[in-house]
Amino acid sequence: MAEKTAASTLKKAPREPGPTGQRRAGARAQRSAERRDAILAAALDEFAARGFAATRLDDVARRADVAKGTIYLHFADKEALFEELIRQEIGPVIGALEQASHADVPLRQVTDQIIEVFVRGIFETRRKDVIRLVITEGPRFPKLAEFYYREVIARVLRIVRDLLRRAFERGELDNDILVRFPQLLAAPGIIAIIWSGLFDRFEPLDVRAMMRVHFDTLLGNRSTS
Amino acid sequence: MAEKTAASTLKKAPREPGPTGQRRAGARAQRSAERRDAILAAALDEFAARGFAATRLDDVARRADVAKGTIYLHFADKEALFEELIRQEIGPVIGALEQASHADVPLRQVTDQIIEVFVRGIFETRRKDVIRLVITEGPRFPKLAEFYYREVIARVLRIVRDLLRRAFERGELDNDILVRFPQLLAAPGIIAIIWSGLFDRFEPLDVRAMMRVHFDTLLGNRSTS
Amino acid sequence: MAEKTAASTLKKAPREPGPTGQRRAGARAQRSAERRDAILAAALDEFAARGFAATRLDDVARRADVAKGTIYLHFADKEALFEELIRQEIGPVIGALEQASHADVPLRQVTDQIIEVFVRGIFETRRKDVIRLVITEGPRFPKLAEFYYREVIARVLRIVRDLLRRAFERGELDNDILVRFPQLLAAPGIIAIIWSGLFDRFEPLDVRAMMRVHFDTLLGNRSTS
Amino acid sequence: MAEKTAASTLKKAPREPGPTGQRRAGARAQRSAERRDAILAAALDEFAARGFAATRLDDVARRADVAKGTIYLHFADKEALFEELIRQEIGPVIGALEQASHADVPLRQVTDQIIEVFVRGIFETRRKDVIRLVITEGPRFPKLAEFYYREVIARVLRIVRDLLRRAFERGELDNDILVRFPQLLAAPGIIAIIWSGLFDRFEPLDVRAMMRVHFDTLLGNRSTS
DNA sequence: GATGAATGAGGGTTCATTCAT
DNA sequence: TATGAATGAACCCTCATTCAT
Repeated sequence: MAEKTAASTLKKAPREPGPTGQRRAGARAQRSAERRDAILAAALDEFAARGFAATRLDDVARRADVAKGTIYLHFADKEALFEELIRQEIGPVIGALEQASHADVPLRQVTDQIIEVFVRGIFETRRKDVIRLVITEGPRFPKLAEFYYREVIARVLRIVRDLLRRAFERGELDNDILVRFPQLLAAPGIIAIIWSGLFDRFEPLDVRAMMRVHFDTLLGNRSTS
Repeated sequence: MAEKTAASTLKKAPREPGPTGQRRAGARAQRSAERRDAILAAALDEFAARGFAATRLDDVARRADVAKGTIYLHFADKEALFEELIRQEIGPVIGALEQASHADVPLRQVTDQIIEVFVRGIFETRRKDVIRLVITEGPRFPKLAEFYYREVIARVLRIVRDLLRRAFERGELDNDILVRFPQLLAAPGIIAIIWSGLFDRFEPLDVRAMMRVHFDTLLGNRSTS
Repeated sequence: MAEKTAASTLKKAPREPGPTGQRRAGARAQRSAERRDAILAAALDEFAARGFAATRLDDVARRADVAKGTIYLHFADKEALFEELIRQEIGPVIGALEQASHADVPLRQVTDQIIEVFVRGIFETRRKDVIRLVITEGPRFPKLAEFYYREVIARVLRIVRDLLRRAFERGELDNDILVRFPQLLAAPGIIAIIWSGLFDRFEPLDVRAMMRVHFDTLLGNRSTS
Repeated sequence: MAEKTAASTLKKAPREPGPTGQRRAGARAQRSAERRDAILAAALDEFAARGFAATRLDDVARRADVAKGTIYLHFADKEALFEELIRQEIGPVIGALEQASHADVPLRQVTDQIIEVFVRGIFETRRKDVIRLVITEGPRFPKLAEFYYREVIARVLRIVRDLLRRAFERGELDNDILVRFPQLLAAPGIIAIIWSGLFDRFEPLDVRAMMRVHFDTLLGNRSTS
C-alpha cells in the first residue's frame, strides 16, 4: 500500500469513476482522501510530540476524528504511517528548491533566499518537526533513512554542489570547501532545529542571524552586524 | 578516558581479590560496582541501538549478564538508568576540557586539539552514541535536556566564549562571530554525528577534514588541503 | 435479586437478537454489557477465593472467558474492578430494605422478615462473599470502607433506628438499647458470615436459629425453640 | 521449623549448654531469641497495617532492624512467620481465661471481668490486630483457621459453655440460649473489632458500653444506663 | 549465625492490530 | 468503507527466596 513514490502520494488518485455515478463515487473518494489527510496531520502532531514509539494510534485516531480501525484502511501499520508522513511532507520542498536553483544569480542573493526559505518554509512550520523526526527516529528506521537520503539529501546535495561550482567558476567563491562539504551549508539550520527542541527554553537562538553570519563567513564576507 | 569497548566491559573479572586476598571486605562492593558498570555499558548499547522506548530491560540484563531484578538494585527505573548513563559518560569530558582551556596558546593550536579530542575522544568512542541519544531522546526528556544544558552545553559555551574572547583580544580573530554564536564551533561535530547515524552507509563523511576546513574558514585562514 | 450462580453468568448467550433481529444496533452494546457482567461475576469468585492481592486478573479473564485486555475496557484497574464489584452487588439490597421499612407492622414480624431476607438474600448467595470481602479487604481500602459506610452502613443504621424508635413508641420495646447500638441487631449476621468462612468445616452454625434467639432476647421474648 | 505448639514457641528453649562456655553460648542464644521476637513484633505491625499479601519482608526486616536473610533463619517462609505470629500472641490469653473460669462466682461478676479483660487485654492492645488478622486472612489460610479453631475457639467455647451451664443450674440464667450459641457472647467484641478497623473514623463505637448492654440483655437484666 | 546483593518468576498494564457488525 | 470492542503479546517492575561471604 505505502509503496508509492513521494510524488504520487501527495494526492491519492481516485480511480477515475465512469460517467455514471461519478458524482457520488467521487464524493466518497474525496471524503476518504480527506480522512487520510486528517490522519497524516494528526499523526505528525503526535509523532512530533512523543516520538514514534510513544505515540498511540488511539491518540492519532482521536485527533483525526476517525476510528482506530480507519487508520488501517489507509496505512499498513504504524510504521507505514510514519514513513508516509515523512514522504508526504518533504517531497514538495525539494521540488521547489530544484526549480529555484537553475537561475544564474549571485551567490549572495541565493543564500539570502535559502535563509528565507528555510526560516519561513521549514523552521516556522511543521516541516521543522518532520526534519526533527528524521533526525531523532531515522537511526531506528533504515528504510526511512534511505528514502530520505535518496529523495532529499542526495537531491539537495546535487543542487547545492551545482550552485557552488558555478559560483566558484564565476569567481564568487575563493575556495572549494563547500563543494567538498556542502553539509556545512546546512549545518546552522540543522543545529537550530536540534537546539530549538532541546534548549530553547534555557537560551533561545536567533536562527536567521546565525545562518546569516555563517554564510557570510563561508562566502568570505566579513560582517559583525 | 580509559576506553573500554562494549564487549570488554561485558566480561567481568570476578576472581581478582588482589595479591593476597587483601581487600576481602570490599570484594562484594567491588563486584557490585562492576555489575553496575556492566549494566550501564549494556544499557548504552541497547539504548543506542533501539532508542529509549524500544529498549527492553530484559535485553539490557542479558547483555550485562545479570538478572533483570539486579538492574533495580542500582537504578530506580528505566528512566533513571537512561539518565545516569548520560550523566556518567559526559561529565568527565567536560572537566578535562575545562582544564585544558586555561592555557593561553594560539587559537589554531587549540582548534587542532579540539578536533583531536572530539574525533578520538567522542566520535570514535561510545560517547558519540551518548550525544546522539541526547539529540534523539532529549526532546522527550525535559529533565535530561535540562541536565545536559546545565552540565554540558552551558559549561562548554562558557569555555568556548572565554577562549574566543581571549583570542579576539590577542588579535588572532578578526571578528566576534563565534563569540555570539559559539554553537557554530560545534556545528560540524554535531552534523557529523547525525550524519553518521543516518547516511554513512550511503556516503561516508570525513569528520576530521570537515572540522578542519570549517575551523579554517571560521578563523579566517584559507586552506584547500 | 435475580440470583445467578457463578456458573450461569459465565456462559454468555450471544445469539439472541430478539424475534426478528430487531435490536440489530444494540446487539454489540448488549454483548459488551454481558462481558462486563461476566467479568464482575468472575472477579467476585476469584476475589472471594483468594483475596484482593492474591487474585490474578489473568484468572479473572479466563474465568470470564474474555481476554485480559478486555477487563481494562470496562474497569480502570484491578482496584476499580474490585470496588465496582462491591458497589454493584450491595446497592440494590439496601434500596429494597428501605422500601420495606416504611410499613408500620409489628416488630416481631419485621425481624422475621429480616431474618429471611438476610438468610435467603445474603447468606445463601454470593452477597455473603461481598460482605466478607468488605470485612477482610476494607481495612486496606479506605475508599471502599467509606463508600460502604456511606452507602450501606449509614443507610441501614438509619432504617433500623427509625424502625426501633417507632416500635419503642408503640410500646413493643421495653428499652432503647438497640436504638443506641443498632450494630447489635446485625451482630449475629456478621458473626455467622465470619464463622462460615473460618470454622464451618469444624463446627457448622445454624444462622437462622441463632438470629432468631438473638432477636427474641433483644426484643424481650424468651424462647428456647 | 515452625511446627512447635503454641506453648512451646513462647520462648525458644536454648539447648542447655554444658557447664563450660555456658555464659557465652547462652548470650548468643539470647541474642538470637531477641532477634526472633523483634521480627515477630515487626511482622505484626506490618501484617496488621497491610495484610499478609501486601506486606514486604523487606519492611519487616527493616522494622526489626535485622537483615532480610535473618528472617529465614527463624522462619521457614513468609507464611510460617505469619502463622507463628498468630500462635505466639493468642495462646497465653486463653490460658489465663481457663485459669479464671473455674471459680464459682456470680455470672454478672464474670461478665464484668470478661468485659475488662477484653477491652484492656485485647481491644486496647496489639491482640486486637491479631484477631483482626485471623478474621481477614483466615479464609485464605486453612491451616491458620484450623489452628485457631483448635487452640482458641474450641477452648473458649468449652470454657464459656461450662460457665453458662453452671450459672443456668444455679438459676442465674433463665434460658439456655447462650449454651447453644455461645458465639453470641463474643459477638459484640468481634463486631467492635471489625467496626474499629472500618468505620471508626466515621462513627466511633463505645465497645465497653455496647458489651455491657449486650450482656445485660442476654442475662436478663434490663438496663438503660 | 548474620548479612544483603542477586535472582527470576510472576502479574498488572499497555497498545498495535484484528474483525464482526 | 468505517467502526470500535476485543484480543493477547509484550514489557516494566516487585518481591519472596537464596547463597556466597
